[in-house]
Amino acid sequence: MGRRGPYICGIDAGMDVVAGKWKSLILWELNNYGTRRFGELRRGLPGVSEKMLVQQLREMEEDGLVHREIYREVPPRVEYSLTPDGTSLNEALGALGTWGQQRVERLAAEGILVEVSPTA
Amino acid sequence: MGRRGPYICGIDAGMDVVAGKWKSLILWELNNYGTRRFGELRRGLPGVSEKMLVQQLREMEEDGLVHREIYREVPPRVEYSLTPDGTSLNEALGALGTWGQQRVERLAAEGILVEVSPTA
DNA sequence: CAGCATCCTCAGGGATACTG
DNA sequence: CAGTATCCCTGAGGATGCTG
Repeated sequence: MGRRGPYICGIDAGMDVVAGKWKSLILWELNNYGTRRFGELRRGLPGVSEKMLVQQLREMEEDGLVHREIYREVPPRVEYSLTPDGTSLNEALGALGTWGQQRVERLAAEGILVEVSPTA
Repeated sequence: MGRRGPYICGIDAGMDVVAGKWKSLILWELNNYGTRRFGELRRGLPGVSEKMLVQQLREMEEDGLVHREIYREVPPRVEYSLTPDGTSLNEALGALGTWGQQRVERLAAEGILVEVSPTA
């Protein structure tokens, strides 16, 4: 979970909550689909391990970014979605996404960037 | 340095470059002061070790975010400043900073947040 | 299906001492 | 002053196997 302070500034506090290899991606994924099941999320995030996905989701839940809805069925179904806080955080990351996108395009044009995994 | 891809989305690419405990703070500091010497930066970032500060600055230089100007004097003087890319990245983080600031204020109001180090 | 438990690796990061 | 150079350690993150 976030360390809950002390923070040096707002960016510090914001970064604290998005840190973690998959959190910004989970935010993005949940925002795109509205609601996703655990397995869908897993397939949408190439390279996550189960453990990491559970862990990051739990932390984001503690931080009030993600809502977890459990359906007591067989087989079990659990659906994840963004809370209002999660949604606003995702919006706050929009500008960073645009910046990153432009950077990727520029680096690709210069042949510096590896767009696709070399082994793929 | 950033891993230079492959990236899943723009946010992924952006986060890649700001990751690292001190980078967003260095961005913020350099943006506020325009230009800072190594020692000033060190004092402005409570808790950084020399090693980490050098390391993060070098990576940011490689990533084209920071400019390093060396003055061959005795004693040595080195001044750091943001490149246009660094400046635009900092701007892109503005919304995240605002989000974080509001979060801090809300958590503080609820008594959840530790604003000041307990030992201080 | 959606986890939990365990074990293990490795790199991010800290502490300390030395130098041009 | 602005760094190198080392050594060390924690913990984030990965791999694998089991369960309600």
